[in-house]
Amino acid sequence: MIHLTDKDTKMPLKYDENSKNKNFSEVTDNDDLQYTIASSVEDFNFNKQASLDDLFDELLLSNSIFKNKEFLRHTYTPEILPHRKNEIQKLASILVSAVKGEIPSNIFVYGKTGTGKTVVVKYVGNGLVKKVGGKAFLKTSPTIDCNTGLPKPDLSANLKMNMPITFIYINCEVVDTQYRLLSKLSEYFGQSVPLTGWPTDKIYDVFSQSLDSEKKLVIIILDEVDQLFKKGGDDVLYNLTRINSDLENAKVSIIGISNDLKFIEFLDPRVRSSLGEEEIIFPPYDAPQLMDILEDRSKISFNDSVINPGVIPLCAAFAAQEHGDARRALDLLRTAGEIAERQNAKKVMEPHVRIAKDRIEQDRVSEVIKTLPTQSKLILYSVYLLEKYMPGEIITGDVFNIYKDLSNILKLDILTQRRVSDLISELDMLGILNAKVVSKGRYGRTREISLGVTPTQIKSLLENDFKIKKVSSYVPPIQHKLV
DNA sequence: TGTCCACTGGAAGGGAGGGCTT
DNA sequence: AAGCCCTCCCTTCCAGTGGACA
Repeated sequence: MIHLTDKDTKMPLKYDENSKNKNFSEVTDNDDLQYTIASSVEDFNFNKQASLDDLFDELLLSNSIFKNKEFLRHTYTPEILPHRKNEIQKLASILVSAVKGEIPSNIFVYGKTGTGKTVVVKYVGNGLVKKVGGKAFLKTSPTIDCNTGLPKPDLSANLKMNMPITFIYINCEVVDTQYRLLSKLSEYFGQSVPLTGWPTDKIYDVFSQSLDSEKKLVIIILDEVDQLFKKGGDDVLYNLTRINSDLENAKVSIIGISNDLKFIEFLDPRVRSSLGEEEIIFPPYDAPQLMDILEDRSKISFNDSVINPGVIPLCAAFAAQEHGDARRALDLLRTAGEIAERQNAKKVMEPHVRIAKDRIEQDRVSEVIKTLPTQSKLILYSVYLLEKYMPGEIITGDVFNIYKDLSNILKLDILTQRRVSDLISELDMLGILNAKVVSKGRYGRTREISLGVTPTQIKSLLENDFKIKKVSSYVPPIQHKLV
């Protein structure tokens, strides 16, 4: 019998090599614990592997928690979307005009992250294409039969009508300029357009000609459409919403999806009235609704009776705190399952969910910090140094002074204070810094800045960067503090 | 009540880099 | 090769901000 403590849950576990099921189990008062050989399940598992081959065998044969993890990913479109009946009906009632051969109104879809906007639009889009015939460039996973685990056959070819529909899904977080959008759209109609180099009006001509080559209805879904506006203004939206007047055969309808309701207020009034001909608002899910969603998905993703009763309510409660984000709830449940599986646990328990919550947040933060450009890292490191050596209020001017020193030491170009101010705003938006604009009367208007993550995390992540490492012994001089 | 401070944030534009056309 | 275009990152300029202080 071997005794150890799980590193994450701090639970005492035992391992009996002579038992049939070579699994870890909780310690009881009757257990006679003779040895303590490892500090964690991972350490133990690693130490006792005779070879990599054995390791894979062990992992494959281990008692699996999951039936099919893929059903817990947000890219999966389920057959039934719980608590979105009204939104589906409203969207379908607008798009039904396409079945009659008419052009559907442009639609603006608004809702917070993880409220099911994208999945509902893709779901209705797929349904419409199946009904009318046409193509769907929606990048969804194929509908999978829950019993067989195989993709369901696509019956759309059987229902062709006069005006075929092409559904195109574009994520404007990636395709965020007029040029990129038009070049991406042209690609869908078989035109190859260089990544850069052409004048925009030329791409527009190529796109509209390829689009108009045959009679069809094209429904373009612009997800995160606010990103397109932020970068390229409303020119591209204006052109797209007016394109029908340039077309003879094809017709275009736009569905704009955004989680920023205010963005539409900044649009040109003509674009606003055109894009928002119809509006659908997706309310956030509450905790019971999230529980229903998780229950449905867990039935097809996990093996029977592997989820402790408190796990799903806890995932739902955590996600409900974050404006009812179903994506977050699914991520939590999947990660909790993965942690349980890695620990060779027989069940997913509440502590696994809590660990999953911390791990997801830590992973997000470390990924963001690691990929920051050097200048932003230096600004972040300046805030860290100020918090460490000069506790008290930190304002933009303080950060700029330390940043200049660090840049000088590293022989890097020094950005202007204006630019540094923008980078501080970006770090604030990422949640790495907290920056609040405050007025200090005759002492001016500035930002009060603090770290948004723990100093330990900042230190360990930034001091791993070979450039930042060179200034890790720097101590800010007292005169760099303005207040 | 007017002045002042230390910025913020919008706008315009420079210039480097990458790519296309002629 | 020259000219043109787009994108990105950055600078420069400047009006605006709002609370403390004289």
